[in-house]
Amino acid sequence: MTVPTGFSDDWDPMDRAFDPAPAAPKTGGIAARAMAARQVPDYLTGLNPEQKLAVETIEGPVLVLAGAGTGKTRVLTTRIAHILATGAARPSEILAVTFTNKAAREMKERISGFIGGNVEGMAWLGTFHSICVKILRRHAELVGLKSSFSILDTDDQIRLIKQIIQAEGIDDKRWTAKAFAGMMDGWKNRALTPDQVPEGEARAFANGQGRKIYEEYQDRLSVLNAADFGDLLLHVITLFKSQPDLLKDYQRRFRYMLVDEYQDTNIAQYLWLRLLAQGNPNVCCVGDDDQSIYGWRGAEVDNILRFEHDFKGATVIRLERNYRSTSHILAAASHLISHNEGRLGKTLFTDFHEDDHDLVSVTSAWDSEEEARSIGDEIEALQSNGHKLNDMAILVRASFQMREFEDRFITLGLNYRVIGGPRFYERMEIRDALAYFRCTVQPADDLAFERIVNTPKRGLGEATLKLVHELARSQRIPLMQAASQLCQTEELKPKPRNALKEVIGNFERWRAQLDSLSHTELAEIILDESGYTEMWRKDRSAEAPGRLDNLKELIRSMEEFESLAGFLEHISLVMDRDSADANDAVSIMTLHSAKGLEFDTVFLPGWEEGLFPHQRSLDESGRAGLEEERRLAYVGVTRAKKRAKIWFTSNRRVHGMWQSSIPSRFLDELPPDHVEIAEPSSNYGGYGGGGYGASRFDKADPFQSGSYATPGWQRAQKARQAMDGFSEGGGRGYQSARQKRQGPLTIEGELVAKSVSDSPSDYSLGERVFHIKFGYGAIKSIEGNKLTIDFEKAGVKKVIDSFVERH
DNA sequence: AGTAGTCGTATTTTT
DNA sequence: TACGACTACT
Repeated sequence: MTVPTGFSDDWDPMDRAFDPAPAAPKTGGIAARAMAARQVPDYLTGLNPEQKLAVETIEGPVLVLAGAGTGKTRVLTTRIAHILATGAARPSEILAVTFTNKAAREMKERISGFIGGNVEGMAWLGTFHSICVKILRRHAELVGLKSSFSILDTDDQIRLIKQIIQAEGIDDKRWTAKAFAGMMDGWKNRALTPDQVPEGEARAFANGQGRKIYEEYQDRLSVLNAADFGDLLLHVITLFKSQPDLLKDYQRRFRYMLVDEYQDTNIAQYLWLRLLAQGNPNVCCVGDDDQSIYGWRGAEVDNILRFEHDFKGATVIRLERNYRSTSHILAAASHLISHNEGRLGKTLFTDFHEDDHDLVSVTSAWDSEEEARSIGDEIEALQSNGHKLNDMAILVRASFQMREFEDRFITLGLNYRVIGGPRFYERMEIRDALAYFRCTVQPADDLAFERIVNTPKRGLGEATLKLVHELARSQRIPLMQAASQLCQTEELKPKPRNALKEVIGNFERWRAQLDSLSHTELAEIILDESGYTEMWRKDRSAEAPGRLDNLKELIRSMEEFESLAGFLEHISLVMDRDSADANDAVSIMTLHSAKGLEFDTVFLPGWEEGLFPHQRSLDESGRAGLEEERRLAYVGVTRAKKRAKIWFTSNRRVHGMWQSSIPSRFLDELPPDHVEIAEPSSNYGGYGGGGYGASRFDKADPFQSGSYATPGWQRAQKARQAMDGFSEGGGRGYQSARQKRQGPLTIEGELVAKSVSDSPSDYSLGERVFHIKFGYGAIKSIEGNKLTIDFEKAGVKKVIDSFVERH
């Protein structure tokens, strides 16, 4: 194999080691077996005609529209097996992209079933982000990073933005870092670099400072040698666009490309794919426009709707045979989703018809407590009929709904598990520990450094950190380095200085041990010597023991990695904790996290206007929002294999206030023939607003009149008008905020300008200078940027030049 | 430096 | 209502 230009010889060492040579298949290999058989290879048996077509059409662009439960993953994995078996490509020449690590993992497992465990050869099977990191590590310099760059999580990101907003003298209450992060996320999802952000949008933040903040943020990232999640894709796109030769190499390399959940791709991901697909057209995208539920985080349903247009000569294959649900469930789901416009259109069908299949049920409850009680009752009833709790799930629209169920199930002693709660890596102690590791591996990781300098408490308060920050800023060096310089002088009081010295010394020592000790040993040493474990051991709070356990768990989970750096990379990309619970338990989760799963019985509570469809979705995105909510409903219903049970309440507590609620419009969009109105299990349901009327669910349904005469819509319009008025007059508020901070900022600006131009120190011996703390003095000696000064009042001190002014 | 009290806000979530 | 974040006080 020829090594493509631009790649060093470390380019995929896996190639030779793991790829079966296509020309001479090994005995027992799948290709060999397939060839020997000279008939339909066994991996193709059991596929329906459409699935088979989707597997075998490997040349040219293919769009597989795979409805819920139509064997999507099977097609995807079999297709890969087919490409390998026919010798069309080697494992390392296939690019297979998923959205979640879970999906990637599942795919790997299933493929290993086909190709006998050698999935390691599938070097390019992974999430968009992990594949981008892989590419980026190789060519980091070309986008201004070092290959050791670290990946920021949302928390770091927000902290960084906040610093920038504050440094700009912008009111960080009015313009929150979180809001900006969301905005910037939107830009990155659309692959917009700071200069490409549309003027109007850039102006929408902090009265025209949006672009500037974005620019500064990116500058800071490159100084920090870090990238956020959006950058991973964005940098690779920049790379591909600016390095045609490099792009060609990748185009040549990826002979077959597969994308899972195509309806969830954003514009950046689409562009990324397009660049690669320019080289060869063997792109296969699998998805379902009806299951697009991530529009709010940048997914473009348009990508899938436009596929045929974007990839000329595309074959479109529809998978409509459903292997999951009963005909009633499918009919209900299909009828519901048919109310959406702008679909590619699929009609699911099944051969699964039996007389005793349950209809989709709709039940009313007085309030959420009764809802939880009656669902609990049903679960217990099913359980006593021999149904497993594992086969049941409660899917809610918003996570606050979960609590009511948890409360009820605790009272009943019913086992449950909540899917998608706070994740392992998000816990404070894990993040702290990781920050220690990050600082060891990457001394320039300022955000990590900041996080733990004073954790556990070392008496390094605001004042000390401010000095470190000032120095780091003026010299454009990492905090760690600034701190180290500061320690060599007498800028700091002895106590903080010694504390700081110790921290830095620790990190230096640990760094030196990186190669000599195993990374797990070192990790333990770090947590011990830093006093971090000690801190939790002394902590008498209820959570402390659990936190120590988590830390142990963290160390244990490091074992399967080769190095600390490798582990950190994994952790920043792979954020899921897969705690496979062996116990029988009902799952409680949001509709969003239910996508891709299936259960015999699915409970769908909270089908009320305002909650589902969610008011905010309607307010913010109007029609498109409503359609996405409807798709969410579709996803919910299609998770059910045998029983789908919908609930709505007449009263619900919203922000602590009781509000009467109206049944969801989605209920009226279900086909009456497949739905039964079930009696609530307890006897005081149906009182008040819960009665059934003309629209089967509610007589006084204002939503039936005009589609957007809804209260929410009107509220949305008012809000928008208010916004418009505000942003026009908002300039004044901004001005005053800016003026207020002008003073200190200018001083800072002078300081920065001075120290940069003066570096290395151009003070001369004997010069008279002023220090803000020590007063006037004369320079006695100079080493680099460190000055020894004889102060008139404070005596002889060693200080850094940027802290003094000429006098 | 730690705590109490106040204020504001309040979907969906992966990487 | 309820929680988290930030302030101000001790």
